[in-house]
Amino acid sequence: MTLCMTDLSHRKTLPWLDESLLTHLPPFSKLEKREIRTILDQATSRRYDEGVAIFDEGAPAERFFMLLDGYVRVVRVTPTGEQVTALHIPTGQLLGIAKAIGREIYPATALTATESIVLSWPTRLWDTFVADYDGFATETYKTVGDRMGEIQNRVVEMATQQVEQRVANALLRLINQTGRKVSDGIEIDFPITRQDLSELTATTLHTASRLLSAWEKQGLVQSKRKRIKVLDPHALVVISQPKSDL
Amino acid sequence: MTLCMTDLSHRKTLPWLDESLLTHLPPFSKLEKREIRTILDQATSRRYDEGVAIFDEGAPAERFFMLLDGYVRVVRVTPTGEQVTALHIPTGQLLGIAKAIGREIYPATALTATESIVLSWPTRLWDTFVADYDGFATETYKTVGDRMGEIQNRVVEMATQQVEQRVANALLRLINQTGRKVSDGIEIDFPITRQDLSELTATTLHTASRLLSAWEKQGLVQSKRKRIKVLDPHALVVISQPKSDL
DNA sequence: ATTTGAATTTGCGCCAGCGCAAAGTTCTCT
DNA sequence: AGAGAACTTTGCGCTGGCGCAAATTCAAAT
Repeated sequence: MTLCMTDLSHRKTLPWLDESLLTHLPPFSKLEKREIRTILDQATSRRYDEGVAIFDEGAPAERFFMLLDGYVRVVRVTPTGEQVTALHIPTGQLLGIAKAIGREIYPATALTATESIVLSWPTRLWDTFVADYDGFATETYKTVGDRMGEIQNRVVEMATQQVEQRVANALLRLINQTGRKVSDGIEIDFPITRQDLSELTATTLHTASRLLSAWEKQGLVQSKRKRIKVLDPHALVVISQPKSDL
Repeated sequence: MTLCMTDLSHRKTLPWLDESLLTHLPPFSKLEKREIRTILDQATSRRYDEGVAIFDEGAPAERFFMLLDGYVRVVRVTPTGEQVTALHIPTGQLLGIAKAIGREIYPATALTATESIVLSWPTRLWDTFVADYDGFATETYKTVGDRMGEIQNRVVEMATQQVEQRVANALLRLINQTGRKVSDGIEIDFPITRQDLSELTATTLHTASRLLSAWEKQGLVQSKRKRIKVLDPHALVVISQPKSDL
């Protein structure tokens, strides 16, 4: 999860951003080294602590971002203060790309799930990027499409599945997207509380906790505070399936 | 709801598509008459009966569409056969624009909610449209953004609100987007069954029916088979609000 | 006019999962 | 080391709304 760190963490703008930071990330992968240099020279780099907002829902979309390291949760807050997690963004993806969907303000809040390193550019450069850089637009719209698909899946899930299945699905998605193989299973690569999991699956902290406890007793998962490790993904897949019989 | 009809309905390709069909629709509104002529000359026009599929989830996205008249429901079907309605598309919007989100296949099924008139173009023209026509890309991405926002709102609603509130919200959204003022209220401008309403709000046909019956007794709505008329929108707004007290 | 099928209404019982409450555990900070 | 905060677990009762079933109404088709 750590990519090129050391003493970068304490400065707001990092003078020596290496081209290799971006060359392997889809929106930039088709570009010349020279172009990437230009892009990096215009970028601001910044480190965020765990659990802080990169941008807030409703704020003017003055910048757009590339997550170089860490994980981000995109959440929406209801008038009554409840949080709903829309999606998770893994390392290497763009975020805050309101401009890509014709918005002037951010449609949701981005919270770091871990300590994170983020590049950003002023939104006025967006059109330049789209016009000048081969593949940038295409890849960006693909990202938008993927996220839209993911959210739509959430709608379908929430409309048709039981809580137990939704939580199982959420865990499977998390280990697929951000899982880290360890000796005896796959661990979700960032701190996640029962509360977080419940906000992701439209249930309560309590129900999520009960489910995890039950699964732990059955040996499917293993979890500490803020950490969840899946030991038996297949069993979870079975649970996540709507029960045909009975 | 009817815009320029008469004898168009029985032919597959309509020879005399007038430029005025498109001039007032956002994606084309910035264009010269000459450009619109070109666009129309490449288009295929077609009429669809009520309740038929314009395209199917998972099929190759060979064409993209402009809904000239009618209403379309975008639905997804689960492995177990349940339908979930993702959104409604009103007259004057593009649909099937998989290309705009980097997809090669349609991510959902489009069903006509009424008899509809639809223009379509082969997907290979998409890049041409984006490149050549001023404002087309911008407006399209705005549409994508709006739809994404709508779906996200659905997630938040489903995660935080009671069935009663969700159904009230769905009705309010429907009369806002596709309502037709009548003498004593606002009527939803296309046939919609209790089943449809339940698929839109993630509940059952039965619960939706009960709610409508109750509201009808209170004089808030009035409904016949497949038709719903809202008499007292404000009362619905009150219901749609999370109850703060108690 | 009759049939047929789709759409709707309504009653009844039940249970998944929420709300509340309280206690236990693990981290962090001083 | 101790205090406090954050996170987690677990028990218990209750209820919103689903599942099932049956009756009714409405519309289109022959």
